[in-house]
Amino acid sequence: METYRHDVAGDPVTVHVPQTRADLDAFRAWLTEAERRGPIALDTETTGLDVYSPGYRLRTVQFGDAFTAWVIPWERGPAFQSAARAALRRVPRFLIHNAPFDWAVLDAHAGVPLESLAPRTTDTRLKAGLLDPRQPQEGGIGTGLKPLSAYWVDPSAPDTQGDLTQVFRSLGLTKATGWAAIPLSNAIFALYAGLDVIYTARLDPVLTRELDRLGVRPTLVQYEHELARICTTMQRAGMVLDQDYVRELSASLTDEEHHFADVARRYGVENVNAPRQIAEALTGMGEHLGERTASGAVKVDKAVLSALADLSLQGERLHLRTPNPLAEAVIRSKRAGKWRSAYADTFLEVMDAQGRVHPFINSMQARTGRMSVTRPALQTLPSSDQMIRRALLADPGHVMISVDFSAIEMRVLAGLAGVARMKEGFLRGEDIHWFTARLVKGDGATEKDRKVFKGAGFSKVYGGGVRTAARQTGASEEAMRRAFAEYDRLYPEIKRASARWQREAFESGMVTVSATGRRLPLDRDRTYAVVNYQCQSAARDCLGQALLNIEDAGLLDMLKLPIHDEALLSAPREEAQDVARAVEKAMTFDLFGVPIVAEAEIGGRSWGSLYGADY
DNA sequence: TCCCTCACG
DNA sequence: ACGTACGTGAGGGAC
Repeated sequence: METYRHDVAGDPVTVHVPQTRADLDAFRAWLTEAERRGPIALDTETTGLDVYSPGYRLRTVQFGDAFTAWVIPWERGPAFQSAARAALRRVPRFLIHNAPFDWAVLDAHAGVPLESLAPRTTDTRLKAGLLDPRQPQEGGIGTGLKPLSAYWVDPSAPDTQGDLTQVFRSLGLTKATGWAAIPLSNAIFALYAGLDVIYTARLDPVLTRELDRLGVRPTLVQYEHELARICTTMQRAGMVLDQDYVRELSASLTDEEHHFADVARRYGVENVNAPRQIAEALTGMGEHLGERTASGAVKVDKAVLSALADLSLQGERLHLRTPNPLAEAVIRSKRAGKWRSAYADTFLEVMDAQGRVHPFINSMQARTGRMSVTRPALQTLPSSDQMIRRALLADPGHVMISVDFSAIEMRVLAGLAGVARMKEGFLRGEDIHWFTARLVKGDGATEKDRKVFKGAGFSKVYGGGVRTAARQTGASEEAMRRAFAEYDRLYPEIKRASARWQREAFESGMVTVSATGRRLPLDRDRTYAVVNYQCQSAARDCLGQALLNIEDAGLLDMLKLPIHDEALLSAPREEAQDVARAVEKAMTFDLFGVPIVAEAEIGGRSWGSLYGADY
């Protein structure tokens, strides 16, 4: 047995690394005692983060309580694996920090299904996020094990991940190669692997106590665990990549990038991604660049360049001036380069041996609880045309179905703020912006009026002002000022709710509590954001409820992605109509007297087919 | 690591 | 006192 000793919050703790069969017997004996006393903390060390990439390996599985950790060297062979697997299958309660990662690892590489592990798991990261969802950059503790341990357990908790980077360097390894190559016998690696479970074990009771103290309901904690499981199920299924298409796409984008970079070079711009060079060259061509960035640099973003190129933001010719050829070349080269590297090449890089991509879905990422998707960031693929989304396919024999909530944030606002006349509009099944426009302008209301009141409505949801709303809609500031006044007259409850939410936040440590009991910290200098936080968060929980309803309808296996106000599914072609109707039903419910409704669109095999012609 | 830019809801 | 568009992930340059 290799044994390491350490001090955690003044207590001596022990980390064991079994080497022999007798050592494994000692582990089993400890586990039998420990699982009787309470939940067992669990963690894994692996070769990296891309769980589904070819060659990925599980290296160790760690079990522990507040005083003792066992680092089981999975990769050392069958005896170690069966001891770990038996423990994984038997222990009634596990504590995991960031459970979706370990669920995915153990499901894919240890033969312990997500369906078995998830119901036995408490995720300390989810609990910490419900206490305070802010990242360190936003003034929060963050949801990493290290900062949480340092805050709640022991201020001298080591940065186990960061310190290991140093160890990797001393061994001639890097952050990228270290996790796969470091010997299991490395003392710091083994000690830190063990300490992580000890910290997790100590974190959980503190977080439970704090959640209880602040009145966060256990049902909310449970709900988040269900959503995390559903999102990990989607990640495991992944999406089929059209590899031939992506390879051709990557090549053609490379051509476009280079062609327009050559054009830019003729005007003296060596690098189209260097704003300073572009500003200099354009100024040299006699262009006047008036706009500045926040830090005072000359602004040369797409809006500035498009105007010079005589193009709208959508790329249509405006016929307002002589197009500046450099501006157009920069726009096109940059766009092609970004689409290639961020999308096409990333798809190929992260796909598994079967040609599927498995995006990581963080079920509770944003301050408002909104979900995020990374590697690849499938929530932010270009939607202006189907070029990128065309690369992702429904399962074999399936078609893509997208089901969107209709005007979810406006409905949520009407419900949360109790906006009587707005509720009335929704109950009548009307388009809310037409409804508003007609309340003000009567039957003579025009498309333009609708646009102005839509802008006013968005401003309410985002906490925006007259000037921004005018800029966004293209209306004059005077017209927008009148629209705001009409809005406040028709729907006075919104201002009242905003004032109430801000007052309540001031009285409770700058935290506004959402309709589902979620704690949403407000920034002291922008309390107006409270309306947005309430709306965005409640809308997120509508999507969360929809995902639970979709699972209850037996359609979890068809789910592909959550996209804020949309569920994306892949369904057998001949069942598509039935599935679409069932998902619409799962996304239809009442929220404080406001009907929440959704509309399905059935596409073809590719996701892109929902954004243009079918393929 | 920060800043700028740009993709989405 | 007044007014403030919200939330993300990612690439690439400059330091």
